Amino acid sequence: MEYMTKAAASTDEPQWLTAEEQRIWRSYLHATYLLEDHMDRQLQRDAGMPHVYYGLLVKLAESPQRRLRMTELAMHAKITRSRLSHAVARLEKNGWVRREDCTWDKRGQFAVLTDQGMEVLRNAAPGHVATVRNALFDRLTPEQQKSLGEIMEIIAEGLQPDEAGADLPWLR
Amino acid sequence: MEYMTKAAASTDEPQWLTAEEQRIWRSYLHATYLLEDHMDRQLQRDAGMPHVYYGLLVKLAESPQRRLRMTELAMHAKITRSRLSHAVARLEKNGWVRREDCTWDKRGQFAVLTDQGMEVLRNAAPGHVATVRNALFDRLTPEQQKSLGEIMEIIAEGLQPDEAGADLPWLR
DNA sequence: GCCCATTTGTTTAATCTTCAAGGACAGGAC
DNA sequence: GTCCTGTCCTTGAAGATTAAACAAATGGGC
Repeated sequence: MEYMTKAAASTDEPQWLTAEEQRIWRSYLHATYLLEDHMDRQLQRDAGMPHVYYGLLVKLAESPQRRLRMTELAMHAKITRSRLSHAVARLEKNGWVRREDCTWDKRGQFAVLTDQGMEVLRNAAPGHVATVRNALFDRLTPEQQKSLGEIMEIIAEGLQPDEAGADLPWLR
Repeated sequence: MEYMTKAAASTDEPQWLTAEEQRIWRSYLHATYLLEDHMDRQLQRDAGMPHVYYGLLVKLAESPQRRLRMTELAMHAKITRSRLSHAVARLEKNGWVRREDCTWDKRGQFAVLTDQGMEVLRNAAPGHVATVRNALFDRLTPEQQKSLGEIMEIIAEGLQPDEAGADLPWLR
């Protein structure tokens, strides 16, 4: 099977990927998979949590009072509230995050980074940064770094929040 | 907390990320997350399986006799044998893949793409390609596409198979 | 006050991934 | 042949993610 390529496009055939596009796409899949895996393993080993969970602690650490409403945290981290609920349950069990009721909205909950969580973050951060450097920035020229940033912003822009119009091409 | 940035590096501080590097890294995380999520949803909706499983079917479809030894398939798809075992079990239950014993190595198993699996692939491919186009190639200039390919190859190269020397910088 | 749609966050079950362990066979040393 | 080590693949349990359903509270319209 030719997967996504096509020698010549005939009438209303899907627009397959060229050989070059396919090469790029596979490189993309391969690299992003390896890198995410690499980060996950590093953090699992050095901090005892997956990359996404680490990201949650970072968001909390950057917030005033080291606290954020669940929904806000979910939005910042771009994950669903459901996933966040599970994640915070786990982080709470580890003593790295604490929940607090919201005074003025009785439905609300704050996720609060504990001192212990802060400590874990402090210990893990250097290794994490070093890993990012090693795997990414040290290998790219300044131009490539710049280009990577631009490209990633374009991609993200096209897939934004609710993907409104993503499959409504006439609205684009 | 400043996460990964640092105004000025003092003695043997970890080499934090500059504001610009941090911006790029976050764009990368955001974009790759959104895109993978986007592909997963598209395939789950249109083909009833996650992106990784789809990739397995593709690898099989591209192989002679539409079959591959488990270990080979795992290596091609860059996943662990364990993960592959579970995945094939699921695909087998769906009737898209069949297992066959290896004649000359009684430990061995082939994963074989069934006609039904081939059919699923055939039906899903156009939508999948269109999604990739929409989300990625249609938004990038030819130069950006080229650059993306180069960058991704560099990243993958640095994280190759066993990552030998990944945290042994003196061997690099 | 009373409704009702919406928001907030959790819960359940199903699915997927990872990790550690293990069974079966292969291939070479002896 | 026996023993040993390594390879091939599976298994089971624990962790993580998703989707759908849900209770509680809010906030507006009336």
